[in-house]
Amino acid sequence: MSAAAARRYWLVKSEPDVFSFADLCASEDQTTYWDGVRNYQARNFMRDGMKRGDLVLFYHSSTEPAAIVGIAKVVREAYADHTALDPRDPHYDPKSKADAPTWMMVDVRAVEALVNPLTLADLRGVKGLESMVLLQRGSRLSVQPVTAKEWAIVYRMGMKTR
DNA sequence: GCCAACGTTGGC
DNA sequence: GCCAACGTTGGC
Repeated sequence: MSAAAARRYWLVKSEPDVFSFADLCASEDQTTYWDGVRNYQARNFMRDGMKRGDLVLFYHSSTEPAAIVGIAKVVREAYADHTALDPRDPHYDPKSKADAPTWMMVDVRAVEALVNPLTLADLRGVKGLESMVLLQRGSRLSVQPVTAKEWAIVYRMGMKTR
């Protein structure tokens, strides 16, 4: 065994009207920078947890139906979110400075779409997903960890052909 | 559109 | 350091 850390798993939320999984697939190299995270807990997961090669569930929020729709992977680890430094950007944060950025982003690349998008209704009640952060009452975290066990269950459900 | 839940701000 | 007020998220 190498000393390399085990791959970790994550879930990110995006409103599809703003940026959808299809938008990611249509991006150059199917890759984009994940800007606009303005929550400390979510930032810490990106900054401290996300490593190259980690896999990410792509979740569409505030849409009907809200669902996990695809899989992406981390291709660049955390670096400064430049949109926080731009006064004209809607995500501008005057507290963030170029020499000491408050907010970070990573780069993610699309891997594949789920054969079956998985709505919250699909996921609720599934054995093994009881503790999934996404399903917790009042959960609003836009970047959240997923356990290997949860990942395996979601992947199996999402890729099962009918 | 409603509203519960949550995170942040700011007065004290 | 407490906590009320406020703004935002996001399911429904």
